[in-house]
Amino acid sequence: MPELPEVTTTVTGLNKTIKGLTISSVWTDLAKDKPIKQFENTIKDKKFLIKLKKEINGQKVTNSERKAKNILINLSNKKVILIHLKMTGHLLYGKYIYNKKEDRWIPDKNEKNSLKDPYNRFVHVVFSFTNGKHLAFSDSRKFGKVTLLENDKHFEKHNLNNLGPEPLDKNFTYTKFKKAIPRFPLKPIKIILMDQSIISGIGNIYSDEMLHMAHIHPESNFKNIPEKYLKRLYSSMKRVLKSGIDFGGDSMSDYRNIYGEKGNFQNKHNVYQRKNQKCNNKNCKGVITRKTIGSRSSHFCDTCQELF
DNA sequence: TGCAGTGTTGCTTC
DNA sequence: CGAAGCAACACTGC
Repeated sequence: MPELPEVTTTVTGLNKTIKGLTISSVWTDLAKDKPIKQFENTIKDKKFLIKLKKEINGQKVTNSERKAKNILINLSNKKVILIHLKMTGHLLYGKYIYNKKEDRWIPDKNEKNSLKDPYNRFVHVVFSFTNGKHLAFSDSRKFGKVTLLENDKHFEKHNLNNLGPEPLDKNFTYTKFKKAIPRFPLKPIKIILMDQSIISGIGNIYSDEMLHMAHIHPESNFKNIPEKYLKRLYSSMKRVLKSGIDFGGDSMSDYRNIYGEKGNFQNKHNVYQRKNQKCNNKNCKGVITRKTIGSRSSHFCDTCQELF
């Protein structure tokens, strides 16, 4: 479930593992001669793959960072590998061995790392380093994006210039939070929270959880939400996201950190995927409802989350 | 067995 | 311009 806390966890892992390493090559089984338009100039494009190899082979990783749900791996030649995990992507660090016959990478049995990770069978991109280790990108649904940023145009193209403020940034005050929203006063608050151009990094799980903590119904209109509740939403947003990071991300579905390990936030859910279960809010006797809002599944307590 | 449901985003259509 | 809906893909679980 790569949302802000999961991507943060992965990036922290990258800075502990591949920082300072030199890239020796990159492999993929996704590159096509004629990719659909959306995937041109990404790793799903054979022409791009040739160029990518030229640009990154021999380069050193200086560091990695997160922007919204994007992973940016900065290289010594000032170019940047951009990775988006989308629904089911993982980055796994370890030692892999190439099986030429099957044209796929398999974890080295002698390494303790991600051997038990069931997602190893979905490895579609492998970066090799000169120290003999690898960074594997596994992605069962193949929605993920791997590409290269070379100039401002590329930042624009991959939507990195159109991102809202980072919710955990110390400069993101309550005043700024309030100001960021009113462009779309009639949209349900849940949809607003997940809009990357308004606030960065929030997705389906954490938006459900923060609205529950703030006692706000996900279909509430922003302009009708009283100040008191909006303030509560602001602090719930920070609390829930920080908690997600503290618990190492959410592995209710298939998120794994860079060592192939699960996070624990799925055990802290109060609403997400808790349909028909009892509400955990103090003094509330309600039951969790599931409803599709803006074509996303939404979970909330009808009893204690107020609709404004 | 079959089909509904799944974290994200970007493109097309209206 | 914005909103809505679906496509990209493949698996899990009921």
